[in-house]
Amino acid sequence: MSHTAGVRQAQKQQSRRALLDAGLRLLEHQNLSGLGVREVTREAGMSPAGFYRHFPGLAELGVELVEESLASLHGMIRSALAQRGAAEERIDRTVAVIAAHVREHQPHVRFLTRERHGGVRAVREAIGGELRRFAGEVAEALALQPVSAGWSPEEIAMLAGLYVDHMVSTAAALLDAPTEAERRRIARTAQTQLRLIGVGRRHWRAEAG
Amino acid sequence: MSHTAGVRQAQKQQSRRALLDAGLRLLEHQNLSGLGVREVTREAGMSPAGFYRHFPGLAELGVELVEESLASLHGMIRSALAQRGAAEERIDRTVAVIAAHVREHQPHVRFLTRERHGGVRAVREAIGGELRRFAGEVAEALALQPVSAGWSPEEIAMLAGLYVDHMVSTAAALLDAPTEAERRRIARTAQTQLRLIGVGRRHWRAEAG
DNA sequence: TGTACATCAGTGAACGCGCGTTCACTGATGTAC
DNA sequence: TGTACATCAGTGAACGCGCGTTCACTGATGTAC
Repeated sequence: MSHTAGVRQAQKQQSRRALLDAGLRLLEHQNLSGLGVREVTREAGMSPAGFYRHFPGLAELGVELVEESLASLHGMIRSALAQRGAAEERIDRTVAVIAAHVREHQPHVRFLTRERHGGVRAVREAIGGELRRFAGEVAEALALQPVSAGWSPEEIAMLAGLYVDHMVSTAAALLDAPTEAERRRIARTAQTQLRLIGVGRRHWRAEAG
Repeated sequence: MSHTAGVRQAQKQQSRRALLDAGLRLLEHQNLSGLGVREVTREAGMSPAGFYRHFPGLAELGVELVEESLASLHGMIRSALAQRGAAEERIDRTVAVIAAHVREHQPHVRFLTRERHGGVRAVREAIGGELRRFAGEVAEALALQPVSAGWSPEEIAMLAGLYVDHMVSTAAALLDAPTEAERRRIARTAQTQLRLIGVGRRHWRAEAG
């Protein structure tokens, strides 16, 4: 009964984690399609054959990394959307949340931007599909805001898409930035861009269809 | 004297072209970092050793493809900026120009989006640097427009960045789109997004700093 | 124009190497009694 | 609690393979006279 019996299972889980972490580390400087089984096991301190006790192949390890990366991203988006307060503050805090996420989950975020348009179809589609789902969530949140009164679902969706694309671009730019000063500059620019979009939002109904 | 003497040279040029085209074709479905010399020469119908008569290695072939891709992109951006007329028309024609470019230079555009954040540093930096130069050109063009009166250089730059990022996102989305109907939907969305940004632009000076 | 020599793009064979994957194994962990 | 057997995560050796790169070569193109 004593289901503390999980010693073996816990050790296996630990090795699996080591493989995932090794992969993530290697993927900071190369593409998934260029990764090798021997390379990953070497980095994880395991014999090559051991890999197959955990994954059928590298594609599956990649897909698992996508799921991890998107789960943490999802949390970030939800916390950004949950904000209350004036538009200005929400913008500043949203950009801060993005910057913090990029800082704290750098390997995951790098993996996502690198494989977003990369050569492994399963991974590419997983990322693209999930980003579309995120846009859907953003749209739902936007629809609830007073400033969206009178907007059609299509208009809400195009705005959500603009926000998600902007977030992706900003995250990628932050990753590429060589210095802290540069990252601050990017964050400030992103805030201003969001403000401009906000101005457009507030005058949209008065000007468009 | 007869400098028609370029038969040999012309043949060499043709082989070089064949290698570049083979590479571009293979890169539609994989990353540069996963490409092989033998793979490219096989696709180009040449013996493996022949490759080295043209390039020291695959990275150099990659860099050459970046230059080609960016040259054609540059032409597109200039023609988009050169437009005159009402804002609405300019937006529609800009999106049409982007869509046409993606259609006609699909392999080049795919290569750029795939390697924009890919694992080969030289290529990544070449693309990033050139996109920044493009943003500079866009900024220059924006500064000349009446609606930019009173904007600081930083504000112009952030708007140019927003436009370039939006163009990149739109091009990538068009590439991923499976059907013509989907591409039309993406183009329409992009137009609406540009309109929203345009509304923000026109009210910016009245609301911001 | 014709001839004799030089150049050099492309070839085919060869090399050593690291790869992915399989296999029978071992020894720690789990289980039944 | 102790014992005897079962499980299975991880190992190390082995395999065949395609890779990148080199080399001496060949034959078409170029050049000098």
